[in-house]
Amino acid sequence: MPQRTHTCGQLNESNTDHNVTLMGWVNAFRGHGSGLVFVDLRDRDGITQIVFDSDDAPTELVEAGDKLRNEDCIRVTGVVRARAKANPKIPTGAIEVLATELEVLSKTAKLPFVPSDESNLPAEETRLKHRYLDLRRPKMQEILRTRHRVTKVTRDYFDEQGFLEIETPMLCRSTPEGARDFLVPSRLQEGMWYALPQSPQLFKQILMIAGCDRYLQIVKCFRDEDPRFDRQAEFTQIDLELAFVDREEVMSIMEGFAKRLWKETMGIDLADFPRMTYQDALNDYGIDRPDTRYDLKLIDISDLAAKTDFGVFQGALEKPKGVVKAIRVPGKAADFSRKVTDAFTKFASDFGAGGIPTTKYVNGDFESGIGKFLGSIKDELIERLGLEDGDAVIFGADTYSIVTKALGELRQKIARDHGFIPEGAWNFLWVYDFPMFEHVEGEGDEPGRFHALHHPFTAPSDHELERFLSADPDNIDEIESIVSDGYDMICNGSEIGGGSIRIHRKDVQAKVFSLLGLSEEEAKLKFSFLLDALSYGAPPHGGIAFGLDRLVMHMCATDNIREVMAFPKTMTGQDLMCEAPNVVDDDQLHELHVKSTATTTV
RNA sequence: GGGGCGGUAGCUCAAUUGGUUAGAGUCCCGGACUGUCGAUCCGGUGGUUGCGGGUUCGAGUCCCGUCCGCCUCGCCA
Repeated sequence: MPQRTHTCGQLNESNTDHNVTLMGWVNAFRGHGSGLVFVDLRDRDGITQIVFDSDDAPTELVEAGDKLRNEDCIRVTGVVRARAKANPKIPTGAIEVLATELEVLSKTAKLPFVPSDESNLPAEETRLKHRYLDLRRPKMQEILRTRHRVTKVTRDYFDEQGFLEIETPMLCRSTPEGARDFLVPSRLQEGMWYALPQSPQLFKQILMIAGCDRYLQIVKCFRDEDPRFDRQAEFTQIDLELAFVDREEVMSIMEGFAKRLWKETMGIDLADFPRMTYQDALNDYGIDRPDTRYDLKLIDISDLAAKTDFGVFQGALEKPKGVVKAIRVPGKAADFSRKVTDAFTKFASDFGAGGIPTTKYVNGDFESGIGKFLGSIKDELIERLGLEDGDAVIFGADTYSIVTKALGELRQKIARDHGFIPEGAWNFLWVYDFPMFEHVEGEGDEPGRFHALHHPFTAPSDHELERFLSADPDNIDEIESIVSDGYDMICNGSEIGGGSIRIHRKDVQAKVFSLLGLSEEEAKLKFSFLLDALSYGAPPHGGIAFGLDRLVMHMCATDNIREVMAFPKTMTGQDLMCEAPNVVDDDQLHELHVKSTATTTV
């Protein structure tokens, strides 16, 4: 079989009269009987028009061409010639290949869908079931290409920065903290189990202690939790760790990485990233990953609200940590009908808010909604919120955490639904100064406990170290006030990377474990290797992990994470193409010392 | 685990208040056609209305259960 001489995206007028061989798939065919047939041939690189013409070729060849159908895989040899009338829609539109030879490499069966018909795509379910057809689409090929470019730039950049790519195990020890583990039964060790890694966290820290200095890995991670549009149980991290660094150095190297990535994959120059403390993010945006492409800030008006007779405001302020906050929605007075604002209340109820009071500032007065309660604070409220005629205002009144969550989520919904998100904006920022711990109330008789906001290996901020070591575990407020040396990289309201300076002192690590409710014995049992390693000259170190899938989602502007994965799973964790997971033989289970307790089988 | 929307031909969809033989486009098959590029024109094949119950003279349509897909809350150190 002759080798192909070109791809389907390569040929142009300079190839005129050349004899070429192309291979690919039939993207479209336009037959005009046994005399003249056009076929668009597609491969990864593009589309080239093939013409079968009985004026210049044997009738049998033209007839064979007339039998071709969408997605047949073929080889064509022929002569390049200029078209009488060029097609400006495709890069190879000035030429065509006059076929002199045709081989059908593989005839297609009747298609479940036609991948070249972008305007008439089937349901995602069908696309996933026949992913090999779906991935033939140029759009999907472009996503795979972008994903490749990202990993290529990643390896180039970090190689230049002195990082080594080192693999860590996929079969690990289970650590029940954090997300649910995927478990793998051991055949050789009866009754014992491996876990798939949620992240290579401990291994990369140990690599630092092992003197590897700078580590990189593009690595699969596994978390057995329910998926979301931007979350899969199996996903890919760009995982990094550096020794002998402080927060500033890590952030600077990582910011350089993001800038390089955007430059090389999209030709975009990113400005220096602003920084925001966790507390400011929560106060102003109601979330720890603020979308700064638009304003709509949460503004505290508790002091003003206290002066009104509005029962909802008064009730909220009587609660412990009760607040009243407002968001100015510029120019939307006319859009916020009763139906729209009722939907806000319904939306906010998911986050525990009893209601979303609203009003409109029209003709110098507060109209509709709770406007009649605001007379006494009118001028102060207008000044505080910077109101202009035609603005709408939404309020949240409850405890700090409920108001923050509800208005934070509503802020994003309003931005999406009412056109506040500018096209083509890339707003990056760093969020830092996270609390190390948050206290969660116990359920029923259970005592409350602390929970690591990032993970239990995150170091306290330098200036907090002494305060942390001497902190009283029973003093909840004091513990919650200690700030860590963590940092998140945020892009357009999405966390694309998160990391921290790690603990490299055994005594500090031991105190974290004890605050998290791990006894010395438990800590030893679960993390003895880390504690051991920390006692043999551990260097100060820190790192970060980027979500590769989310990075590519942003770059390709896809609606969900499945679009940027070659073989994703559905919301129930199934691979519709392979039909995984599946039932296995009892023999297999027996060998693994496992017995199923499932009551239903498919 | 909770909530919402959806499932009708291979694919995308339609089907009045519960009413006769479940339609259309597309794909596929056959035919016509020498400059198309979403080719065009003519004809044809194709259905367990996701699955299982129930109500009814009669169910794609109403009710219950269940499976699947998407979205969402919880969850995701």
